Amino acid sequence: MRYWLMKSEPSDCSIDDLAAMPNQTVAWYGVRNYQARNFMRDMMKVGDLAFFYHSSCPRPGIAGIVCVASPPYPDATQFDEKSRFFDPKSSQEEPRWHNVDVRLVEKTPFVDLATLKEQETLAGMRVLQKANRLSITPVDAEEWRTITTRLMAPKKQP
DNA sequence: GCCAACGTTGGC
DNA sequence: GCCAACGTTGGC
Repeated sequence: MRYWLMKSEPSDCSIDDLAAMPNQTVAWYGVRNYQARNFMRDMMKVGDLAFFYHSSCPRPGIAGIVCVASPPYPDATQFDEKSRFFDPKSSQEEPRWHNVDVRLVEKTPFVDLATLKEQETLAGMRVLQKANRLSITPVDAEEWRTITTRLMAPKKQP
């Protein structure tokens, strides 16, 4: 199984929004980047775990853990003319974009971006690289362990 | 709101 | 197939 980090703008879907969803599950629609799509379409397996990351917000960082809850399937919004994710170049016969469903595993103590950057062992994380814009990135087992065991231990909030 | 970095597009 | 222009991302 693999580990991932998936970005979401909390104004769009926050960890609390996810917690309020039926089955605490949401379709990860709207990805329009081929690399990120390929991760979902070709690499993700049901049961993979991912950090749920809040981006483009006052306090970016990891807000929880989710799991991959479905195989990949065509992203419905690419066919919807009213959606901001509508893609006129896609077709039902040959859908261009795919997504998986994601289910909340747990809301964790918040690990903000500044804290992630402080960890020497995390210096190689994709999401910490300069100008990284990929909304889905692989996380290796060592990085996962560092974050979950060292940074997510309950502690007082700053 | 700024800006750097990057992906995509489209003319040639 | 190159590459300039453009749009988007995302931290600050």
